This record gives sequence, structure tokens and C-alpha cells, in this order.
Amino acid sequence: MRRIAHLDMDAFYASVELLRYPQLKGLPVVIGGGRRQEDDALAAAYGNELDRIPVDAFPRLKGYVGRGVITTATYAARAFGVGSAMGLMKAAKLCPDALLLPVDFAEYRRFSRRFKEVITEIAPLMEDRGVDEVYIDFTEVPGGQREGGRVLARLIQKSIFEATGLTCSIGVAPNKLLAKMASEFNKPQGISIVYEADLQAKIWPLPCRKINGIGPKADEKLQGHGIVTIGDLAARERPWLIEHFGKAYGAWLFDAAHGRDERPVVTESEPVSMSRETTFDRDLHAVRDKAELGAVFTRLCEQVAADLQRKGYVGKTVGVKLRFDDFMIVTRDHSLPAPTADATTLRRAAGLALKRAPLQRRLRLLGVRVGGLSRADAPPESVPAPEPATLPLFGDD
DNA sequence: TCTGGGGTCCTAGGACCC
DNA sequence: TCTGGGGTCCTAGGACCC
Repeated sequence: MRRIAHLDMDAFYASVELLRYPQLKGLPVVIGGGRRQEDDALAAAYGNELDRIPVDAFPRLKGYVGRGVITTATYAARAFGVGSAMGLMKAAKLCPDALLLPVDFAEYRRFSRRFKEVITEIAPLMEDRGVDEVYIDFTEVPGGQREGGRVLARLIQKSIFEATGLTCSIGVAPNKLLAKMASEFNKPQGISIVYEADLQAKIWPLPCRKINGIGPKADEKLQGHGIVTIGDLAARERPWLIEHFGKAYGAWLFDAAHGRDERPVVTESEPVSMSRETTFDRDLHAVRDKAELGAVFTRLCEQVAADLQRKGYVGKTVGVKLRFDDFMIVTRDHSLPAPTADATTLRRAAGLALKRAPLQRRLRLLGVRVGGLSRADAPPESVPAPEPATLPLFGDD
């Protein structure tokens, strides 16, 4: 019997910050925006003894001006109704006294690497799902089946806490789909064990949105058909779901509602694309702000090129992404004859793609993406040689 | 109070080839 | 004048996730 775990770090970014600023424990804190310099200045003012900075010296959400969003909120802040992806301006209304800390991805990545190392030393089959989440295959780990996986989950929780001071929640189930749902059951610091036989009692009463893969759009459509819980979904016939949601998605919905998921835990994967994008402080006009836009555009290309080079990839398809003041998104692609990681080549291709985009409205966001990746050290895919000077004949097959 | 940045996968039409 | 069917690549958009 397969036993799969899903591990989710508790309020990860915020918890990492609380390690540096233990004086903020228990207080409403949100991570987001970007005032790195103020933060550094604050630290310097206290001789970089971060834990000695008085609480009152930290910036508050009140009076925040800008387009930032919350990436993580402490549980104390969540009690005020603020949460991930919420605009900081809105959060400031709900909880003006919450403390605001800037994001420090480099620091979170360091802690991410450390907790994942702890896991793979105990259970080597681990799938990375971002900085703060992983799936772990318990099936073949010695003791991985004891109490449905609870014993091993406890060991992993304890080992991560000892190595990092961070807490996490773990769900163990027959597959990834159910494990992902289970890890949410007892947050924070929770462990939940789900068996196949628990489907009706533990899964079916949940709203459909709890299924990883049912988002706001699909949920709205399901509700339009009177389907609110996973149990409602499971009650529908497979052909009915296929008829209304398409062949692939309909069949997947049916399987998901019945707790069926055969996806393996994948330990390695190759990137498909790399991108950089930026939201401007104010919406920019293609003509009036041409110089500023051009400079940002070039910088984005240089950043993507640097990312590709650092990680050892080249890409064939260059794309631009525009978000207008009305939030509509437009993308344009341009494929190159040969893959590259050269900033100038990328900039030229991105420029050709951008030329084909409508530029009437003001721009809120500009992005550059490179897809069709291959390893830079891989033998170059042979570019098709020019055809010999013979006429193509019909019916060559 | 307007809503970040970095990804993956799917669909669908058209080009082009055999 | 009407008659095929794959397969793959390219492009654009969209849903979804962390």
C-alpha cells in the first residue's frame, strides 16, 4: 500500500522572520512590500543585534502606500482577516497596527534548503513543490507504514524543528491528492492520517475548492450546477462531468472526488521556462514613458539572461507579457532559429514580439519569458539544413 | 483598498510536412 | 469540384498553484 505525505511549513516566511525577531512572537506581522533599505537601516541602528530592536521601532501597516501584496501573515495577523495575496493597502485598513516586514527571498531559500535536507536524510523520495512545500513517499521508508505514517511524520517534524526552529504540518494518505488535503486539517504543527476508508467521512463534506486543481473559475461553475461539496461532486456520473467540463478535466474531477490519484512522487524535473516581470509604481504610457519602459525592458531581458546562464540553460522561445491598467493580460511570443541565453539576442527577439502587441492602454506590468529550454551543455539540436535545390514532390510518403 | 512574482499545464487554431 | 489524415511546431490565452 502506498503511503504519501504532504508537508507544508507553517506561515513559512513569517516564521523565518520571527527567528530573527523573536520579540515579535505572538504579534500580528505581515510579510510583503519592499522596504529593504529601511529595514537594513533599522538593523544597523541597533548594531545588527536584531533581537534587541524594540517592537515600537518596526514599521506598521498603517499609512502604507503602494502596490504590494501580503505574501505571508502570522496567525495573529490572520485573526484580523488579512491573508496571502491581499493588497497591503487593504490589509492596512483591517489591521493598521500589524507590523510590516519586507520579503527576503534569499533567507527563505536558505531555510528551504535546510529543511529539505533534513527530510531527504530520513526519506529520500521527496518532490519539491516550491520553497515551503514537499511531497514525500513514505511507502518504502523503514517504519513509514507504522500508524499509517504518523510515527515517521512525527520524526520529520521533530527533526526539522531541531535543525531550523521551524514548525510544519504533515498529512499522510494513500496518494498526493489526499495527502495535500490532509496536511491542512490540523494546521499549524499538525499531523493528519487519512486512509482510503475515510473518504466519505473526512473528504466528502469539504468544499470542492479544497481539491488542489479546482480554482475559483471551476468552483463557480460547479456551484452553478449545485455542486458545493466534494461529496456533491462524487455523486455526479462520470459522463455528466465529461459533458460539462470536457474530456480531460471532467474525468479528472470524477477521479479526484473519489480520492483516486496515481501520480508518483517525482524527485527530479527540468525547468520549462524562466521569466522576470515587474509591476510599475504607476501605470506607464507606451509613448510618453518610452525611455523608462525601454530601460526596464532591457533590464528584464538581462535578468532572464543571467538566470539562464547561472542555471546553465538556453531557450528558444522569447515572450513578452503586458498587463494593462484594466488588468487585462496580453502575451506575444517570438521563436528563435537556435536557443540562446544571450541578453542582446533575447532583447532583440523580445522587441520583435513586443512590436506585435497592442499599446493603446497604459501599462501596469511588463514581463519577459524564455521557454523551450534545453541545457546549455547539451549538444545543439541540429538546425535543419537548407533544402537541396530540388522541387518538393507531392506524395513523398 | 484595487489586486506581486515565478511557475506549470491545457486548449485551440493554423502552418507545414509526409 | 470535392476529396484524407496524421504529427509537430508555433502562437495566444487562460486556469491554476506556491
